[in-house]
Amino acid sequence: MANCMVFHTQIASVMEVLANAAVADICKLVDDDYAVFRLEMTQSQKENRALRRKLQLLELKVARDRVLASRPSSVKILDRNRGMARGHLTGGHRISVKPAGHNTWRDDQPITVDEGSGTATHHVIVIESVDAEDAGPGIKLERSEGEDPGQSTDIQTGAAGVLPVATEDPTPTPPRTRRSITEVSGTPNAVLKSETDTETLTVAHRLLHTGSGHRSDPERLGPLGCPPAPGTEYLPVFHQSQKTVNSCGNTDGDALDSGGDDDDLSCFYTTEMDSGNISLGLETQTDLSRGDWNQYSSSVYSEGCLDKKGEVIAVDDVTVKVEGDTPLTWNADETHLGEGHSQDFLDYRESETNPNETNPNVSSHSPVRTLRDRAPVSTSKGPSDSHCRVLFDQVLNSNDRARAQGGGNTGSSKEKRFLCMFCNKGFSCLQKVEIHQRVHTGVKPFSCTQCDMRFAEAGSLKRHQRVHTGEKPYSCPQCHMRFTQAGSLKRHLKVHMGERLFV
DNA sequence: CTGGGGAAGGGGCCC
DNA sequence: AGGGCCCCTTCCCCA
Repeated sequence: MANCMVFHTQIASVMEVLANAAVADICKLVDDDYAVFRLEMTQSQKENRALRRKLQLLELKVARDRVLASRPSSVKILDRNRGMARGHLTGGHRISVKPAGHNTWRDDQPITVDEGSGTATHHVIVIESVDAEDAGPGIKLERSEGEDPGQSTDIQTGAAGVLPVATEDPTPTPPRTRRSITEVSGTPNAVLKSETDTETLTVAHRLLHTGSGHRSDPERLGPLGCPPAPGTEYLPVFHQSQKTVNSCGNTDGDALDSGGDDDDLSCFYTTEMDSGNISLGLETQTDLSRGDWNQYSSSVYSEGCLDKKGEVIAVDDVTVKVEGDTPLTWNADETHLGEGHSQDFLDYRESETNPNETNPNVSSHSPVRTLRDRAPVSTSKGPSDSHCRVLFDQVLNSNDRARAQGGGNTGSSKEKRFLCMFCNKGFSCLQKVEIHQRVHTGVKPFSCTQCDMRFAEAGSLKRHQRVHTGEKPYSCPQCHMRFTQAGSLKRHLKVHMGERLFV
């Protein structure tokens, strides 16, 4: 018996030893696999970066090929007499400053600017004029990157240097003069002062950097998707500062007259490093140097986008100018868009369990909620078409009421004096323009902490996070389906109404 | 190809 | 003026 006990004890000890050994082996295998996995991940990330760089190079090459095959592009110049600047920045690779409504401009091709590594500190933009009197129809953009000549994108003008991206008005090109814009250190905003026209021009000068990568890389984001720390690829953006660009023409050509003709037809737009005029830019750099990074995270947060502020064009009778402003602080973590907001979601599941219970957090004017409050319906199966139609009409009527309260004609009550510099769309306040212009600039300052999605508006991020939280506040009263968005519910209601989405 | 849902873009209104 | 919310529209994906 005793032997049996000893035997069992020995077996137990052996089993324990074997188990420990097995665990150790498993741990070792896991560690090895993990190391291999990380190595593979690192390699994949490197490959992604390399491919991204190749893609950028290819894009640049394509753009250059276009140059060779077509006319030189023009930088769109904003001029009071010529209307508001229009243009479109796509992908953060274009700079376009254009006088809308000026037919004498040869074409409206925005210039594609590839910032390369983003370390450019010296840019020269040559503006080519259609005629002697008017501003040049096109702008050649020359760039010399003094700090990093090796990475010069060589956007030299002339037949080979200009990068035409789009042609809005590909009219034949008459002989033209040249104007140049020299950007000493790059700038998100450039104020063009045309002395020949004796008026102040404001051009949101967006020099977009492609950098060595884009923010879509998770590893480039800070923890939890926060903006990267100083010193990342965003940093070069801040080297761009606001400058005044003078149309030298006959008078102020001394600033940079190397690129112009000697006759009066030429006009030089020269950027100047004036500390008094570049409060934004200098402050930006200063703050960056101090490590006040968060303040400017917005400016550099999005792919290919330089600045977020200062593009607003306030229109008055005398001048068209860009109103610069201090950048917003865009930090997704500071938007408090987390689980704490889930309480604000409309949860009709609660309504289903207790239709009479009202949620104080629920917006009282929610059409869907109004629907449920006013017309508690049976949740039984079997859609009632007439009933659904009533519900749907209530939704629509609530919308109509909401609009009626707003005066019907949107914007009529408020003067839309803030114009988007890209599309001339008018807005009633500065903030709206800034948000809207993210459409053109691609700025998406709000990033989801749980995925790589980025949004231009906080509300979009908040809405998106329902994907992660599983919140589906909008419930169909007919079939218990729930939706994350009210629009989805509204669309779904049409199913019960028998309406076909595609007729 | 169609129906339907998920999700984002964008704009307007209200507080 | 700024922020938030609501709404419409659109794209994408899947069955």
